Amino acid sequence: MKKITIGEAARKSGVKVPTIRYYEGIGLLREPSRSEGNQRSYEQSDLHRLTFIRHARELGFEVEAIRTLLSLQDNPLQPCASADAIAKARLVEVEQRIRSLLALKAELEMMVEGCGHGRVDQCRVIEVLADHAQCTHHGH
Amino acid sequence: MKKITIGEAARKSGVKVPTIRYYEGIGLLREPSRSEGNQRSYEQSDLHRLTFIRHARELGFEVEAIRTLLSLQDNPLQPCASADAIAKARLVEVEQRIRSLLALKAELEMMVEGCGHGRVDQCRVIEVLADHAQCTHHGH
DNA sequence: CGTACATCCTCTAGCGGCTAGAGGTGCAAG
DNA sequence: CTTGCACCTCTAGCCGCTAGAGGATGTACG
Repeated sequence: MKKITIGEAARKSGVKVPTIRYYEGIGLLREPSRSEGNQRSYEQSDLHRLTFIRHARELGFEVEAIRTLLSLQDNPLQPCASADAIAKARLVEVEQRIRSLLALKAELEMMVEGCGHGRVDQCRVIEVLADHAQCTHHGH
Repeated sequence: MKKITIGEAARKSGVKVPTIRYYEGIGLLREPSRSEGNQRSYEQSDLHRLTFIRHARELGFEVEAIRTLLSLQDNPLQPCASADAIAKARLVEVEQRIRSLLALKAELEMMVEGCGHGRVDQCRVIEVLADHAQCTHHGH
């Protein structure tokens, strides 16, 4: 087993060095062993874990959710209902966010298209912001 | 002109009381006059400004962008190219975010559908997180 | 007029998820 | 043996608020 420095771990996992230390601080990652000179020394399993975390973060899971997912991964004989529930909750969030962003997109497009590139007092961008009643979408 | 308390301003604008004070602190909102007992006293124009800010925040504009938009609104004879540029930039951001969220949605759906509701060691949710190569989408 | 109670005030600290920087130590190559 | 990068710890900062302490003010009712 060759020792893996934090820099190597960062390169291989795609998680930045200070972020790795941060994950250790909040207990997502175990405290690795240290070299004689007090430098962190990782193993292959830590790289897997880091990659897992990075992937989950990219999917927008919060750290608390990841904490649960990791503990599930550590206990593979448990039923996976929790993992399923977490993923489903995240899916609902994402779907809501997409709907909301699509509404925003429509509104921004109206603003941008309506802008006659003249003076501010005729600008639809400012106008729409100033007068909510002009919104096509009233969900917000 | 009747005096408007911060609580009323909050109710009418939909911006919470501490947030109004926060906006004053960062200079988005002027310092209002005060009552004899040192309580903030707003005018109608402050309500318009607060509504403008709230609306812009709901559209996801950052505070710095709102600062610019507000200063444009304060100078209605200026050309509105900046407002247009800010809105366009925000539109691009929103479009990118939507694309990225659609990819995430697809990935989450795969995970959730693949989950056989058995044990963690057969769970697709955990599996996909652990092994990035299983992703349908490789943009991240 | 007193008192109860909501609302207001200022101030500081905390949230999430990092990121930046200061000031110092370890280590490998030339 | 020195150069220079990577590492260490620690603290503070980012955004856009939000929460809470501890106290002052304003208003409605008896």
